[in-house]
Amino acid sequence: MTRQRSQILEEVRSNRNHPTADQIYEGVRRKMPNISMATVYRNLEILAEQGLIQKLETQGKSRRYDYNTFRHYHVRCIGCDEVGDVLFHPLDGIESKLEDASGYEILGHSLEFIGVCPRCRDKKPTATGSKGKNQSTNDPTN
Amino acid sequence: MTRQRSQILEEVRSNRNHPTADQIYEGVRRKMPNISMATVYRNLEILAEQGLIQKLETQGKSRRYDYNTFRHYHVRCIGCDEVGDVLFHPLDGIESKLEDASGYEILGHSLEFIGVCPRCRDKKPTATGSKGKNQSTNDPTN
DNA sequence: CTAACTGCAAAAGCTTTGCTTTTCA
DNA sequence: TGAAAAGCAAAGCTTTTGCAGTTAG
Repeated sequence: MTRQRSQILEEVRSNRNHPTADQIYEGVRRKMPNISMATVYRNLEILAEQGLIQKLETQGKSRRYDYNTFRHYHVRCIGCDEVGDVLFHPLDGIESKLEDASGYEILGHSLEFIGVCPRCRDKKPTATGSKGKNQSTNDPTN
Repeated sequence: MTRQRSQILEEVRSNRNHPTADQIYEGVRRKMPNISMATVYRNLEILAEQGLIQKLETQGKSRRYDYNTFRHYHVRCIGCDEVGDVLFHPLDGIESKLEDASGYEILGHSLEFIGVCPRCRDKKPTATGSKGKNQSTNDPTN
């Protein structure tokens, strides 16, 4: 456990917003200005393997990491791509309920909710009902 | 509707394997050797906007496209990343059943199953039960 | 002392964009 | 003829990798 690795772990644990590798990098860089992105990626991988953090496979462009290693679901904002937690008990056993149209052996599932975060809801009054491709407003600080 | 666009549409409709942009590109290239990747991407976007095909946001590295525009779920092979259909009636209304831990306005969900496709199952006898990170065998033709 | 790890830079994938030329209604 | 689209090349972003120097047990 090197200084870098424990700083990275600390950063993930203190950032409760499901940070991306880049956000973690920026956070750690405030304390270790010379750390490199490669070190961040490599350590996130190792920490996830060790079960100290959770690697999230969400649908945004960037992977995200979670201090919370319990199985739970997330909601992603279509406006700013931020990710939040939802309280919903895992759909255990759902795999056995489906008919297999393809011959696959089903091992598990991943469920992600889509929504609008509080900040983005305040920006765009009733985002619902538009027809354009309105998912590109990526900066909630506008 | 240019020649290119209709060839791309035709390719998606004839390839029932949820092809990636690259696979579509290769398919169309057999008939139009000069078509470019940019044209493929731009047209897939347009065709999806028009509702003629469906853009799938799966978790693999590449986006996929589906001739079937009805809402349905998919299963992705952890071995080769191929995507198949599963027969499972959509979880409509699931959004209202969850407690919101984050203040998000929930709009929808996306559900993806993880599994092993028939070809990969034949390659690795009982893939279940291993402890390593065994997801990297990406070529089912080995 | 040896194995693991860091930092840097470069590369790898996938997707998008700028620009000029071509096509089509 | 004018708007939309094609083709090419380059750039953008995220993530991974090779390598030489450094660190830690």
